[in-house]
Amino acid sequence: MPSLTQNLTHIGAGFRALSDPLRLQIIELLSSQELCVCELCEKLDVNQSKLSFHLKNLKEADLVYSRQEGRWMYYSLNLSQFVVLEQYLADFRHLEAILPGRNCD
Amino acid sequence: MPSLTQNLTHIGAGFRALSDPLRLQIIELLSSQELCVCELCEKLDVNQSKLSFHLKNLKEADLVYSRQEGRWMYYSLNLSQFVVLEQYLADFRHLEAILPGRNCD
DNA sequence: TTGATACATCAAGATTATTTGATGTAATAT
DNA sequence: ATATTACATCAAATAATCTTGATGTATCAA
Repeated sequence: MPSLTQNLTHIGAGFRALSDPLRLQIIELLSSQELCVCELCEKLDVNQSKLSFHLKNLKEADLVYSRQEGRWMYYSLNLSQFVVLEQYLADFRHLEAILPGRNCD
Repeated sequence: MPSLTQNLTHIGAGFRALSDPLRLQIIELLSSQELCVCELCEKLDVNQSKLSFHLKNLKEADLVYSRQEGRWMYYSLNLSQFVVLEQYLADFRHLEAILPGRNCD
């Protein structure tokens, strides 16, 4: 796979992870502090299996870190991956005014 | 629906639109100029119906504009919506260092 | 007015993502 | 050792998304 396409795939996976409302809620909560799964369960009123599914999803998109402490798993944001996605979008801002399309015949 | 949730829904819809590899390719092409559907078809080697589906998707997420000229539909980026999404991500960058989680019992 | 072109939309099927409830595993407490 | 807690994983069911080919609509050209 060419590396530009590979990049787009990784970028796309990041955006996909951010496309689910529950995952966005998880991220909003993690933006104030690291939390363990059971705390997220309570705060979001969602069952544990469902939460594990979505946390795995976020983790695979590199948007969160996890660390184990005893029997608790603590999740926190991986801000550097947020910067990667932000940068992708920011590059569009620097575009020249979109040129008018040439005639199509 | 509370407006914070409404916002998250709209943000999420934007990220979802950006999560598909073909749609990202469309966006990359539109970042150099406005294009009509048939030009996108050629450049991406994708059938027209499929392209219409994805363009509609991008349009519903406010990521592109479209304008008709004769029998051609020209699509171009709506950069202001890119800024909205960029800003959402940028806000995370300004977070204080994530606090260590309190013990969970 | 007939035909061709550019595009949208639709219905059916294929693929992927999500939810649920059950089970597995490791750490801790008793 | 046994039981409990915190979490991951699995399989089955459901739901959402995507693809394909066919059909519809508007515009333009002959």
